[in-house]
Amino acid sequence: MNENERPLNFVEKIIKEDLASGKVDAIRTRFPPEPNGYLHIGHAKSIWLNFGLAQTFGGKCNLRFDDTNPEKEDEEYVESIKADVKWLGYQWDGDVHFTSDYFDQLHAWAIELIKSDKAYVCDLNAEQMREYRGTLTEAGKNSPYRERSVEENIELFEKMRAGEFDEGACALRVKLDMAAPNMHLRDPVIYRIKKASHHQTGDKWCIYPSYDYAHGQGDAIEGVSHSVCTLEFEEHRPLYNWFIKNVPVPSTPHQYEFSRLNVNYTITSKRKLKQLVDEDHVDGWNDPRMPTISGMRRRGFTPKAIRDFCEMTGVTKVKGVVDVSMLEFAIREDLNANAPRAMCVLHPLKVVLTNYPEDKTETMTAAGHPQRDDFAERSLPFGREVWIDQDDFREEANKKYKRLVIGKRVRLRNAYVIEADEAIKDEAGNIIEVRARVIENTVGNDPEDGVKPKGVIHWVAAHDNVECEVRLYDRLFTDVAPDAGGKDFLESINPDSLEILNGCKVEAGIFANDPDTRYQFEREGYFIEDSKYSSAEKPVFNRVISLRDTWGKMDQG
RNA sequence: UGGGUCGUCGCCAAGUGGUAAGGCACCGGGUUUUGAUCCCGGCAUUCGCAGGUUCGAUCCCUGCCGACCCAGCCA
Repeated sequence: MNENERPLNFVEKIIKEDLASGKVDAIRTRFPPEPNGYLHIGHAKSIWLNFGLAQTFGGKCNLRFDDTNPEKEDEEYVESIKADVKWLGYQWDGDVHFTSDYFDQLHAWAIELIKSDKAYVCDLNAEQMREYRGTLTEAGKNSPYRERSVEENIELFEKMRAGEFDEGACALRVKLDMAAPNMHLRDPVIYRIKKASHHQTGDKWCIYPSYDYAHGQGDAIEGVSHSVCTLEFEEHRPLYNWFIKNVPVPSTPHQYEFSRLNVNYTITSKRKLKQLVDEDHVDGWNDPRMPTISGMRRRGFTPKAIRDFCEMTGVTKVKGVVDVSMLEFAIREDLNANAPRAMCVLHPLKVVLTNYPEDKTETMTAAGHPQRDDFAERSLPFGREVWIDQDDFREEANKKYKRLVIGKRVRLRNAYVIEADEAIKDEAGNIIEVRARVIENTVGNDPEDGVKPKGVIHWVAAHDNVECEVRLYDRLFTDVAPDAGGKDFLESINPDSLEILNGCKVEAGIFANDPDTRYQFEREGYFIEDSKYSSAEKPVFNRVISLRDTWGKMDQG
């Protein structure tokens, strides 16, 4: 990605103009999650946008937990969210903020609203309130409690705060317009009674501010200049602005909305993701197939790849669905450039080199990366017996097949060219071993007789390797839009989304590296040790993503 | 059917009154001790539709069509 050449997106243009016109001296953004679940790819986009905007314009970005509904929230989520933001490569300005830090201020402002006759305590229950609100096409009507006196409202609100009413008995509403075409302006509730313990404030409060009342004021208190959120909040903007104008806030933030990120073949509904976890369709929130940030992290996706993907997909108000191939491209692009190479045989087939001395071994050297010399070279033990992949041998094949065939030659990557002589089979007819010969003096050279090998295959020495488990992942859903149009997403769960391979053989040298290292197992894809199951006794690798495979797509004859 | 928002290539996405960037995907070809990477080439006579203004419109005007969001004391 070249940031210098990329055209500015609409939010960046607004900021650039605001800075140029002097409307603001500096910008401050914020990422404001409610701590009620794990973050997913959609949140990654919001994090990238908010923190990225601050970075590119030399501003600051806050992390604020929008914790106005204690019933749905938990400290567990605030911790995981902080970890996810950091992993993505961002650091918030100063301390973490909580909307609950402002409960006292918000409460005081609510009293001011009552005093200026702009808010009232309404005794309508939820059902009645719905009836009075009207519908999309019909105006609502005023609550019978709308004209209570300021004194009475002050007294009632104090009783609400003191816990003298049951949940749902009444609520504080702001006096706007029950006939407004924008439903959000029909006397929205700004404080409701919830006798629940809050993860940050404990039992101090039994009334909690609503999102609409708290969000803009929180932005204003923190000095947020550009409050970026998703499209569904567009209609809340007039309300947001009304509060900024009618409450004595210390600054004037502005809200801008962009289209949330949607990726095909996946779901991001928190409820549905939770269902996958609760019903054991996946191995927890961080299952490598999950679109959660923790899942992508365990899978081996890199923060940079995710950031690049966010940038690639742009910032607009158009509601679209991005193709997963873009995400896959971003991951391959980063890993191809930065992953050290290694060899791992997934489906081992023994090859005995009959003309190679039984007691002889030698050491081959291999580049750590074919295009980079800043990667250390590897030492690969070589001997009379090596493992190759079952897919890389056929007794006979047409010209398109560039691997080992009886009577034909192939190069063992970084080692000799060999020629196959015979396939050894068991009683059932399965090939269990291949007899082949090493062609003299072909390490680093073409065969002297001029008969070049048809291709190059990877291998691991039979006498020196580490046995491991390899987990291959495919997309979790077989349907492009698993939950579109009310479809049951459980019906399109891909039964083959996880394939576990045992007895794989990997070159031993890689275990001297950081266990977080992502490798390219040449000709197979990119892999990383699984943070949950891998151990020294039994290494387990996750395939981050396969290599681009044009061969696999063509007619192989 | 009230209000809001959106409609440029299969998918993202620039763009502007002067004759459609880029990326992904896809298709060719070259290099290659990874069927990877890399390189080169192809891929919208057309910008939701229909009129209008104009020498000229994807960009301005009018009308229409389609999609999405809103009737929580969720965020």
